[in-house]
Amino acid sequence: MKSATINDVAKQAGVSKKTVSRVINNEANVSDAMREKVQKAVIETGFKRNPLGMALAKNRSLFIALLTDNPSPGYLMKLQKGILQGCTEEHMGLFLYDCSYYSNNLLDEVEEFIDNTLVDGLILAPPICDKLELLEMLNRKQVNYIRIGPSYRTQGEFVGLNYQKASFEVTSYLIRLNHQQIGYIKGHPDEESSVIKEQGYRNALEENGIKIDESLMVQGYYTYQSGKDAAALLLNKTPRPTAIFASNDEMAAGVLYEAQSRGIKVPQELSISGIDDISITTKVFPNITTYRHPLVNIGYNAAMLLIKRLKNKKNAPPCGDEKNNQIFEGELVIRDSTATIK
Amino acid sequence: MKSATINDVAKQAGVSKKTVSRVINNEANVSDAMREKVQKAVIETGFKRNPLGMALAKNRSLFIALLTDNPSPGYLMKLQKGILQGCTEEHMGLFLYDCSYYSNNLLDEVEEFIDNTLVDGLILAPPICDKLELLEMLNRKQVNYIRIGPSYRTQGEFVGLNYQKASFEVTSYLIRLNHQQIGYIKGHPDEESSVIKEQGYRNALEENGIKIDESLMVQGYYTYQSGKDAAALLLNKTPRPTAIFASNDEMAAGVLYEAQSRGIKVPQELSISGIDDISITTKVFPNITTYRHPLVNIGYNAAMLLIKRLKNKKNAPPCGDEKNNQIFEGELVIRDSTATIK
DNA sequence: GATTGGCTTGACACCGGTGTCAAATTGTGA
DNA sequence: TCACAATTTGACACCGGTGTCAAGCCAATC
Repeated sequence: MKSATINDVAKQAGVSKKTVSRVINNEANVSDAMREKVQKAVIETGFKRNPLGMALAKNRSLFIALLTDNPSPGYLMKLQKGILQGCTEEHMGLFLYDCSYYSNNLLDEVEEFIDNTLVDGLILAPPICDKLELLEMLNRKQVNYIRIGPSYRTQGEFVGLNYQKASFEVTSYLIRLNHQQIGYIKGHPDEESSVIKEQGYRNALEENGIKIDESLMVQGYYTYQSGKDAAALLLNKTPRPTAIFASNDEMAAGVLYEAQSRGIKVPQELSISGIDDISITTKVFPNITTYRHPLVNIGYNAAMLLIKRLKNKKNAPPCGDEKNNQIFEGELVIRDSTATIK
Repeated sequence: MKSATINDVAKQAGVSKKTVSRVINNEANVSDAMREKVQKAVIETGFKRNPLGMALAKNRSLFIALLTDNPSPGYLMKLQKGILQGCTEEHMGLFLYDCSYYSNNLLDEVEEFIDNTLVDGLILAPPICDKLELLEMLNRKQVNYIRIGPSYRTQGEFVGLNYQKASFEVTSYLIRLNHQQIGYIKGHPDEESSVIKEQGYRNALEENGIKIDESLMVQGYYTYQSGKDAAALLLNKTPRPTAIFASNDEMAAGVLYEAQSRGIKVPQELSISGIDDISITTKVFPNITTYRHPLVNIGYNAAMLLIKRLKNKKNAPPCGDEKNNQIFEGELVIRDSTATIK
């Protein structure tokens, strides 16, 4: 029950293997008559190209993989969904690999993964996408990659959200609701996104003439628990901030929990907002105001960019042109966790 | 910068390719002296077997894939994590493929995916794992598979939780808290797990001498929204049930939201429990009582079972022995969404 | 000493494609 | 009509491994 090979097609059409190869690869310099004859034979035999044979001959597998470091599950699910969509559309398989930013031998692990699967393209999710040594290793191994999320400190292409605008808009919105004491929970210190988002928060305050109170800015790590802990610090302050802006939704959910466990009414006594618009924001009560992060779309575009590059350029340089960077816009999503004060 | 091939090793050791092949595959009938000599050469050259070459020669890629139909994100994340763990341990790549149970040409899509990746093993998550036509296609294509979640109606091995015990224990616990009117939200009618779980609920009521009230049993579909909708039906009843048992956590979260949006206090006025112990249960307020579903472990074991089978048996029969089924036990996890009544 | 058999090793074809280069065919201009 | 170039096609080696089978070697048996 094996499927037809290129030899079967060649026999059926009465031509050489190579000619069949030319036709199925849409190469130039094939006569129309020949092309037609071969295409007919392809259909008759039900031929499907064996990707392994091709990979071996061309020394390019065309397989790609998503490298994650287990950020917020909601974030990952959205991203993964978009990437899968792109891969399916392009008839490509997607490998998954979960690693740890802080693993001692991250590089060896990833290198082994690449050797085991022979992927020749990677999509790097944050925070792994900012790990310089990793990027260098990929360059050395000639493995193409695209990164998710804006990243200017290190080289390589990225596809991501305009974070500065995101946090600027959320902060501005809270200010429009008359909040003056807006607690802010920072992102992971190792991720470049944290710096960018913080800048947006600062800019919005400044632009509205609100003095920046550093004690209202608390370190978080993009996790639920860190959001909860940070909220505890902020809610212990007197006077208590009237709003808390967590720099991602995962932390915002933690803030909501902490507030509710203290009997603080949301949004009557405390407004809460996040960034990302992951699924949990519409599953908790009240639904959380946030900023839409088009992660599905971002994942899709990242996958497409990578795949197209692999398919077109024979030996595409591992690191792309910065002009290929794609920065997406989102928009404020107002829900029930924010309200005007007084 | 290409890595050494088997030819390089052979040259270095002064032996034939085939002998090197024998050593790296740990075949019998190789003299100790020869084995040592080759192993030395392997180390010296830094040789790593090219999986593509092997796959082509043996006509088995050893790649596996996880086929999902996008159930609850929390469920999927846990499962995926365990599977990835197993794959990494066994130095295998994991392909991901997301499909839709109700797609008109599901079979064609999956078949194309298999042809594009040449996976020779699949892990099927529910509900896709109960789709008979799919299983038949996989048998025909000689693709091995393991299913997640108990499934007795269709053939093939599975690894899963003892659902009947799970729902029996949850129901019994609610009864111990003095609840008599326990609303039940069923699982998706197309999934076998729904039947099994429902039986556990019924058994617990009967065993405790509580008459089964069919109007307390509402259809759900394992999604958040369906849980919310079902809760709305149940909470409109008079007298209102004092507890609602949703047959998965995703729906339980929906129930919690619906109750809170009506101002019903949980757990004082309504107890809520689910099954699965996915991450959302500890992110909402109050944390949801549930039954631990060892999905990480289940995923890990499923991956191991599949990989071992692929590695050992050359032409393992696509469908395994029922004796290979692995049924796991979980345990009740009591949190804050349940309380004793009156 | 010749025969038998087990164990170890290597030559060679093959898996399913692609790259190279030369041969065959067609087209062009003088 | 012929020389020459451009286009189309095929023969063959090769990518990196594995399977088959025969040959070489040695000890045990008759």
